[in-house]
Amino acid sequence: MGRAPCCEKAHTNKGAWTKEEDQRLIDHIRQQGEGCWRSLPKTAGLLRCGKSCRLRWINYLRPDLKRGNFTQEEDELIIKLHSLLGNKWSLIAGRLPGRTDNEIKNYWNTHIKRKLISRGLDPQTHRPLNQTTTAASAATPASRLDLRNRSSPSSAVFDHKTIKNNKFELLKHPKMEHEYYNYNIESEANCSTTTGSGTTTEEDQKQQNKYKCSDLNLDLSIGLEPFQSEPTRASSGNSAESRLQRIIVPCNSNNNHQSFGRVQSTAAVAVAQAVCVCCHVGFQSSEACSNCQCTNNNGFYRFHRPALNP
DNA sequence: AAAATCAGCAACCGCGGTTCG
DNA sequence: ACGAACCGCGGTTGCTGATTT
Repeated sequence: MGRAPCCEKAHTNKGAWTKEEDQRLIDHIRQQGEGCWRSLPKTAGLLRCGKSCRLRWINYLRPDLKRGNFTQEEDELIIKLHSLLGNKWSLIAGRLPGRTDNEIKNYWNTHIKRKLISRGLDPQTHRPLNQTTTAASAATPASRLDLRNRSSPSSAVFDHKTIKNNKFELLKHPKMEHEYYNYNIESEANCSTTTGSGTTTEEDQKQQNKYKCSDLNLDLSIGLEPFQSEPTRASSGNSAESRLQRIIVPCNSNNNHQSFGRVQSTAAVAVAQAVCVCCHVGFQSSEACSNCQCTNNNGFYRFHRPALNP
């Protein structure tokens, strides 16, 4: 009963891929297309399991991957999407054409986490660290807050190389036992990261508000009118994903319908009514948003649907 | 110059939901 | 209807090159 196994585990290679294996995989997918990872290794003549082939293709060999450094705008987009979606890397990747979930996850763990900590923000909650050390971090295992135990405690918070290259200033927080670096983001648009001195609850609240990006409506339940009147498939749930799909679709209209995997169909349905993600989070002037046809109406960007199949 | 440490990232592992026989 | 395998995802590990001591 049941299916036959996809491959003989005993005769599959593991570890790093060789150039020959890569080429075989590329050639096979060029000829046959993606799909049916179960049978792919056999037909492509690879001694790998289908799962490994899929991973290699998606994360490394796909021709539409960018494979360059992340731009400042991508950084901020990832941060903002993470604040909305949490560790839903595939969803975040779906909104960053050319980037994979694995790549974004790695980048988050190695760069952005540290950047947020340097700004005095908790990477998981996106709230000021001094507000989350009691509640949030108590619920979050230390290993998830960072950092691999091979890292020294100092590097977990302060990367001196980064500090030198960027604009940090050494500060002493009245509530923190140790000094910390404040990341000066004068050169960065949109987000205020004043770190602070609040001591009372009310002041903490005010302080917290300073961390919120002024142009980002984090409360996605505050819908734009069209969504209330014309529910789509994507709007049926109340998950972060469905809420996001209700409002945000990727920009770069030329390849929208090809690049966004699972959410493609719902995004396509919603696209007529949605605001492009770049405009929604404040990058409407960015290069990534060059094809955008959104218009600004009293601060709300409205998406104009391009032809999906020109 | 050598050893130790760190940073980055590709690849693996395990889980949950889905599909297939 | 059932159970095994597939698929996709998030978390983790281990290798390698760079940097520091």
